[in-house]
Amino acid sequence: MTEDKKSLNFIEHIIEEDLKNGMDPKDLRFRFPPEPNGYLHIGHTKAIGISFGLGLKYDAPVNLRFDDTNPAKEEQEYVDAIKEDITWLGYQWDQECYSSDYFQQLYDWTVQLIKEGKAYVDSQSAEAIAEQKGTTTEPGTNSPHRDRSVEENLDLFQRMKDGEFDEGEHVVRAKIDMADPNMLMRDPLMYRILKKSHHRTGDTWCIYPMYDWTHGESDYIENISHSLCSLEFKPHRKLYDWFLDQVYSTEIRPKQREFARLNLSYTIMSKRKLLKLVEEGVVSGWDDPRMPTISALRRRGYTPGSIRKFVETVGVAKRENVIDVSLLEFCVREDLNKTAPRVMAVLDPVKLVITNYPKGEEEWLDAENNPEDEAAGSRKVPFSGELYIEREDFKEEAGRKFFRLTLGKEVRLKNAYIIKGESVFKDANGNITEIHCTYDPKSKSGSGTEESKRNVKGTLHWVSVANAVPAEVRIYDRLFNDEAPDGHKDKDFMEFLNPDSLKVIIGYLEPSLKEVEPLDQFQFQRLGYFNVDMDSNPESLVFNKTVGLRDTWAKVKPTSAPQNTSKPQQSKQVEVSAIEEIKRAGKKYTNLPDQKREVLKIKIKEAAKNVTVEELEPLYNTAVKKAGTRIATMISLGVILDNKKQEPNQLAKDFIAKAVEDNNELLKAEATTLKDRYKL
RNA sequence: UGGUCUAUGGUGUAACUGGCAACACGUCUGGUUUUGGUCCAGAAGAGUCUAGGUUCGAGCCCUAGUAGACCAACCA
Repeated sequence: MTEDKKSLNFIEHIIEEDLKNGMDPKDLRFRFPPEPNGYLHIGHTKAIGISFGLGLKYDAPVNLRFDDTNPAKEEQEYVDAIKEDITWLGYQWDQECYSSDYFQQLYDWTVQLIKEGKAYVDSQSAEAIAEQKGTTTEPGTNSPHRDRSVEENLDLFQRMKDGEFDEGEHVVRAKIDMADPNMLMRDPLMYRILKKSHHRTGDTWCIYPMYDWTHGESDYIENISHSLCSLEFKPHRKLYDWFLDQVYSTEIRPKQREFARLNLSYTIMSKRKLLKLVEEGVVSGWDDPRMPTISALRRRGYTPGSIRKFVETVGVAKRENVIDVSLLEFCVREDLNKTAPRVMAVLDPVKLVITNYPKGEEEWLDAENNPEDEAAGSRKVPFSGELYIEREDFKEEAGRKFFRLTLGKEVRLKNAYIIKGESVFKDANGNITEIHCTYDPKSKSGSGTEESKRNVKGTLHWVSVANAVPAEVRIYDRLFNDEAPDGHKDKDFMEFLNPDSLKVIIGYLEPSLKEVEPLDQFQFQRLGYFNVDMDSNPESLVFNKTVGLRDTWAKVKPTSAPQNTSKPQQSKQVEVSAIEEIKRAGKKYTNLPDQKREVLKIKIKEAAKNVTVEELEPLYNTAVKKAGTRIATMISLGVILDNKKQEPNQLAKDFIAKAVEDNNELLKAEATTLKDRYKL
């Protein structure tokens, strides 16, 4: 581990430190603790990747623990879905645990706490308790039941457990400090009555422990060494530790540490908001390929490897972050490029007729399956005199930068022949209905002839009309137009829905795609990566677009619609005054390598042009005082000042004199160059 | 208004106990290419939120600001 040259994130630093301080690596154990109240999404993959990644790195077990303390929200369905998603991502947990397995232990500990006078039963309404909490600036006040006798507390708690009371009648609270600046320490709730059936414990319990009272203790029971969670739990740490103090004896003491959660641009992560999209029918379900859920990503064609690579790449730190979706897209492309078989499909067809190709003839040509992988072999594709090509690949007249088919120019048909555009036919509205071209019979790909090796600038994909297999193709774009759809205080995220997030079209595929299975992945050459949707069957094929190819042409295309690439880049142009710029430059000067110093000097000179003698002079004077660190300022300003005051080189001379006096190496060196430059 | 945390190229993350700010994505060049993909070579882009201080030397330490995030659920 230590020989790993990769830099460590702050959590790994903590672990290394613990190990250095004598912790046995065998005692390392992590956990991923989802609440089974919904589907996992891309945000969760960060937490998953961190804990399971650490497990892999340190060869330590990782528990999967369902934090199931609120039967009102949790369901077995989610437990199953979560397990499926984690498995699909390629991680293996050591033990499958449930907080609900610890209900009895938690109950016993609570009895102990009550006996020690550290917990009590409160019988007020939720409102009253909230009112007594105080505010962030004012301390709270004690509950009238805070000093109930141990006997009374024990009795009440027992009867709570026995189901004698209704929901809300009583709660159990820890007796800590109603004046603590941390609101969570103001006598937090430990138990509430919930007359709900639990997906695992059924009706055994009608009191359920709260998160804070459960989480740390569960970590403790499972011997978790490092309990990693997201930043919003930071304030809970004090309570986590307090509760632990009450039950901790000699075993491993878990440590809670917090990291910033993942945010993705153009995406929302809130379960509540995602649910709204599902309920309002904006998307077809939790696994609609536009959703950020793991199941949607899977359906869309994202690979487990690409997602793991993604979370590894985004890193772990404590500051709020927004990851650009382009990084996620990069990760899938990188993965799929190596594995996805290449095929030809035309999604927006226009008919191309090869006028000199023998009528009714057909031939089957060789096509490479994957240039990145020789072992992938090749297949046959049918070719004929009537083809479909992409409408976008033809223009009657085009500029020099258009490498595709135009009238009178040549392009190659991928895996086939070189053709030349001859004429074009249109309907009454001026839409192109058919393009006629001629081909060079000797230019067949792989035939070895002179002509087959000829270099033409453009290569087009195509499909033979007679053999084309129609298929439904679902083209996805981002669900929201805004970079941070739920980041606006005055606007609802629903206002940013992208009306064009889904386009369903009929595409024409080469016949080798007739027999595909759901989730098979392909690269439609020149178009992007696509996979077979679960809705697909041999009679009616359905494909999803996973992601497009990187497309540098799209950016220069003059007619192209505004691209949904990353947001425009701009440097933060902080308006800095000329005098301010000089100050900064002078300050930084000493720390820079020679080359950059020269650049800095030029900057200073430029800036100084816009500054008056009055502004400049005091600056020069303080610079002289701090000679060692303000050399650049001194030299350049001295000379400029001289010029402005029309006293040629007086200050420069002063500087040289001072340099000699100070006997400072750096100063002397500068003095020398100054002498040379101004011939003093 | 109290407490806690955070601040490094456009984005994200590095920089071991202070020593010329690195890597990835993105952007831009050029080369290879029967995918305007891949691959290869290269470039631009920050002087580390601000102001002081300590130090021979500060992104790292200290002080004071500023900005953002989180905290007052019988949710997790």
